[in-house]
This record gives sequence, C-alpha cells and structure tokens, in this order.
Amino acid sequence: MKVFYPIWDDIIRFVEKKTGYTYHYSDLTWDITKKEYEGDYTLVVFPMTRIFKQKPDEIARETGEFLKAQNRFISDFNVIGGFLNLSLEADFWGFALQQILEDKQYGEGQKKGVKVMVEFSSPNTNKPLHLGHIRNILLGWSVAKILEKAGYEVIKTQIVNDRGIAVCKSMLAWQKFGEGMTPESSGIKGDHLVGNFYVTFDKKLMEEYQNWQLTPEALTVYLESANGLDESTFFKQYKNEYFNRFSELGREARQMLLQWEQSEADTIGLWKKMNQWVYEGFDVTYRRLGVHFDHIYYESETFLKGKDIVEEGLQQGIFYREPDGSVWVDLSDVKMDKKILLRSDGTALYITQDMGTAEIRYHDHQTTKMVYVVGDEQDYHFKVLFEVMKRMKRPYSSDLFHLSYGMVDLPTGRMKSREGTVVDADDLMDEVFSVARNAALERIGETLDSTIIPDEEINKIALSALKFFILKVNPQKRMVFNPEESLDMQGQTGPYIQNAFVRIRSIFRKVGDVQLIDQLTAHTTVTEYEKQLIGNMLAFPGVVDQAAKEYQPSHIANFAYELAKNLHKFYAEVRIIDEADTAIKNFRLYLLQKVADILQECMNLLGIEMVEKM
RNA sequence: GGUCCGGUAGCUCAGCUGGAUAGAGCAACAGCCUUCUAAGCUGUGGGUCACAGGUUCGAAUCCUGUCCGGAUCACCA
Repeated sequence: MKVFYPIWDDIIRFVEKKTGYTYHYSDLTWDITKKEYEGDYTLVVFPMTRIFKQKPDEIARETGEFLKAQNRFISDFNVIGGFLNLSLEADFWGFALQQILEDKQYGEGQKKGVKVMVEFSSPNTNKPLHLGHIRNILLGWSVAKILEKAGYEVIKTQIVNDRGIAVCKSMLAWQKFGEGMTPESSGIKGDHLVGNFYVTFDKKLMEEYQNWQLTPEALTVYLESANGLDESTFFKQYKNEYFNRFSELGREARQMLLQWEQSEADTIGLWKKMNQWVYEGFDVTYRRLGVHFDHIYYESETFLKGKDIVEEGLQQGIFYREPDGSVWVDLSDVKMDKKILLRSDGTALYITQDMGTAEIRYHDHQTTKMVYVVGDEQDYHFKVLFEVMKRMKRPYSSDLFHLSYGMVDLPTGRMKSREGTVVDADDLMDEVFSVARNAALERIGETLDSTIIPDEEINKIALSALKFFILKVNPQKRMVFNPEESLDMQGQTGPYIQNAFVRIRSIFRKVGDVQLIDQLTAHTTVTEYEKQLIGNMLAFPGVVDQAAKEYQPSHIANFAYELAKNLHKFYAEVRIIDEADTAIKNFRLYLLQKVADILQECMNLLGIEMVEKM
C-alpha cells in the first residue's frame, strides 16, 4: 500500500504534534468507506480517543482539517460519529494505477532468505488418491506458491508411506489371486489395480473370518471373552484380534512383512514392482492436477532414522526408558500426556519416524521452516512432535507448522471405504470434465468441437471449478462436497474468475498492444467502477502477505473473486474499445491489463490456469 | 471423562489482530444480449451470527459457562 504512506505519514505527524505520542502505521485503523457514506477511505478514530483525551468527532474533524490542508491527495472529508471519511483527489487513482503498473513485481514480498519445506499429499501405496487427498494436495500446492510469492524459497515434498502391513496385504492378495495381472494386461491404472487387490484382501479375509465364526474355536473365544455382547456385535469388534491371532491370511501377511524387513529378495522384488505401478498411477493423477514435487521421501528409507534421535534424547535425559525397554517422553508439564517414542522391542513408531524424517530433511536442504499439510485428526500428533523437537533443541524446531485441515464430507456424511462412498480423485476429475464440457456445449451450441475450444481448455475450466470450490474454504473447517452442486460454473466459482480474464483478453485481441503513455493522472473523471478495481489492486500485496502468514489460500481465492466481480460490473457498465476520449480509453486499457495480470497471478497462486476463450 | 476444532440466510461459504445498518454465491422470482464473450449484469425476498452471561464508547469477532457436531487421548498410521 505504498501509495497511502504519504497520507499515513501526515496522520502520524498530526498525532505527534497534538499529543506527543509516536504512532506507527499499524496503530491506524482504517478501511474502505462503506457505500452508504461519502468518501473513499475511512479512518476509525475511536482508538485515538485515549491519547487525545477529546471526543471522537472532534479528533476526526481536526484530523480531517489537517489532512485537507497538508496532503495533496485529500480533497475533502466528513465526520460521522468516530469515523473520518476521506475523499481523495480525482488524480489519486491515476497516480495509484501508475505506481502499480511501474512495479514489475507487484504483490511480491521481500526476499526472506529463508527456505521452507512444504509437505503435502503423503499417500499410502495401497490405495489410489481420493477427494481427501485432493484437498490436501491443493492446499499444499497453493501454500507453497503463496510462500514463494511472499519471498520464501520453497521446497515441495511428500513422504510416501510405501511400507507396512497394509502394503503387504495388497501384495499378498495379488500373489494369491492376481494370476499375474498387470496394469498393461488389465488396462487398469496401476494405483487402482493395487487398490483393488487391497480390497480383495479384505474381502477374502471377511470370508475366512465368517467361516471361522462357525468353528468350535470361535465359539470358545466367544464364550470366554464376549462379556455379555451378542454374537454379531462381538465378532464385529473382534475382527482385528482375529486377524492377529487366528487368521491364515493374517499370518501370511505378517510373514510377508517380516520377509520384507529381512530384505528377502522375492518379496522385495514384488514390493518394488507393485509400488512402481502405484507411482506411475499417482504420476498421472498429479500431472492432471497440475502439481509436482521437488523431493520425494519414502518411509522405507527414513523409518529407522528416528531411533538415533531417541537415543540422543535418552542420553540427554530428555526421554526415559521404562523397565520393559520402551522409551517415553513426559510432556505433562505442558498439558500433554506421556508419549511413547520407541516400542519395547526397539522398533520404530510413526512419531519415531517423523522425528527422523524432519532431521533428514534438515540435513538435505537446511530448511529451518517446515509446513506439514495433514488432516486435523493428527493435531495432537503434531503438537507432540513439535514439542519433542523443541526439547531436542533442533535448529528448525521453532518454525514447524502443522497446516491442519478438516475432513471433506459428502452430503450423506463421511466418506467410508467399507461402504464404497470414497470419491476417487481420477473419477472426480473425469466427472468435472464432463460437466464443463456439457456446459460449454450448451453455451456455444452443437457446433462445439475441439477446434473451437480444445479439450485441454475445457479441462482447465473444469479444474478451476473443482479447485476453487475447495480452496475458497478456510482449511480449518470441515467442508461438504456435493458432487453435483459443487461443480457449478456460475457465481462464486473458478470459471467466473476465468471469464473475467477471458473478457479482458478478448478486448486486447481486438485493440492490440497499447503504447504506454505517462499521463494516467490526466484522467480525472474516474468512475466508481474504476476506483473499486484500483482499490482492490492496492490491497493485493497485503492479501498475499496475510495468506502467507496464515497459510490460507482462501484469502487469495476470496480476493480474486472480489476483483473478478468488480471487473464484471465494470465491463457491464463502461465502454472501452469505442471510448472516444483517448486518455480515458488508455487509462481503462492499462487498468484492465493490470487486472488481468493480477487475476492470473491469484489463480496461479491457487494452482489454477487461465484460459483465453471459453 | 480430559484436551483440541467447528456452529453465521433453505443450501455452500466470507467476515473473526473488536468498528458504521452482518456480506457473497446457489436455489426462487422479475428485468437486461442489432453494442468489447450473457459461464455476465441489475433488482426483490431471505438472519434471535447455537444459547446465556461478562469486558468495552462499541462484540459475529475477545473472556467464562452451557448446548450441539466432529476429532483425539493406542507399544496403529
């Protein structure tokens, strides 16, 4: 808001002169004047009453008089209650626009000289990506972009959970029932194929379990430990226990995990083969979403590293060992519990691994700042992790942030894999595409073919609807995703913003390039619509800054919508190409040019591409 | 039960470092395309900001309590 500094400086000067207090910019409360009142910007003087020891309207009047006399941009003022409404000189808007145009890096933050690592997506290799991952991925990507814009150097990463019992289940099911099936032979995308075998495993396990329930062994177990529960309830709860104690499939899966940990060649071979299928599948999904990563970490490579830190913490007396050999940290002095960090058999846990991963990342990239995009069900986990790293006095421990986000619900409630209500990422993108294509058909008529709007462009429109719908919501909140209603292309949506951009581009296709004139301030009959747009653009750097500080893409999304809305209003009411007055026409063209730039930049920060036509 | 998060229009959401009469979109209804792309614009109706106290000149916003929804409190991840 560089252009306002002269005005603020004068206010600060006035405060000092009247009261002797030294004010700072941040002490001033000000806002855009509400439509109902006369003026452009409003200073709220209530906070100043304490040091002025005068009535609010007196302070406002005196400040107004001072500004009007001293500052060349203040043309007039009025006072209502404790609000000082300032009207700006007509040439202020040209001046402001000029400032914005001349700043080639407008909206960009000062280089911070700090590297930040943003972790997002972080899938398991036994299932394809779903709607929940999409929220995660979009948030992560966007936050990374925003942080870059704000002046950080960003490294985008994911940690892939490529090991463990779940992965072995898919492998085992493929081995037993797959009959050598591959993505090529079946025509099924690799991640889906592996996911199918995960489901197969569970199905076979259930069959086995149900048969077992009829055996005398099951009856004995039931009689011994049912505690008065009826049979069906008991066996529902007993499934896990059954898997660990009686199941043949369970035994085989654990056996496979053991072989994997012992690096048994055949098992490793199968594991590599199937994981490769999954990665190829993920790549397709990521590419379609328009995201990529700078460095991918695999749990199979990092899960043991945390043990060293545990050992170090033990030696320093920060952790303690129980008689059974397990290692704990006591966080009760900061209102958390005792937390186990290492199993009694010495094997690593989730948190052990996360400690190790953080350490490895720091050594790889010297990032002193890390952002973890992970669902809010893990809030406690990260509180503990961050506290532990702090006690270990890690150089990066003061700047760890868990970007926690709420679940994505369906209108029918939570997505449940057992009930088959999980919305698959690839299916969802197919669906948005067809909605966007139908909308385009309806709009343009039956003549639509790929020469008018290529599928690639339709896809950009489709993705913009999906991405904007998800990113406009505050991450902290759970959100409801209605597959039909959420794919709207009208109103507060991505395509609405693309459309604003398209309209500007269309104008420039007609007028060609504009030659820069340096008399923007000569245009003094600026309309309300133009003031709105310039006012929006003046706020842009602050919005980027806030979005970066709060890790909230929703601020960018809402800002972009406001700007697009004001553009549409402007477009409906004001002529551009056939404006006779060249100064006015040029002014409007410059304005539009910059609006288009900023709209595009905002969408870029959200991971959304613009289209030229729609 | 302890801790954390959420509760704003019929629906989906802004606004939350306290500021004027709480905003958008969708849905409903009524207008606007011989003029730069109508995926647009204009208008109408729609609210005890979950509830009750408190702090303040001023509270959707801050504090306390209650209710509702969710998460978490595993030698799971």
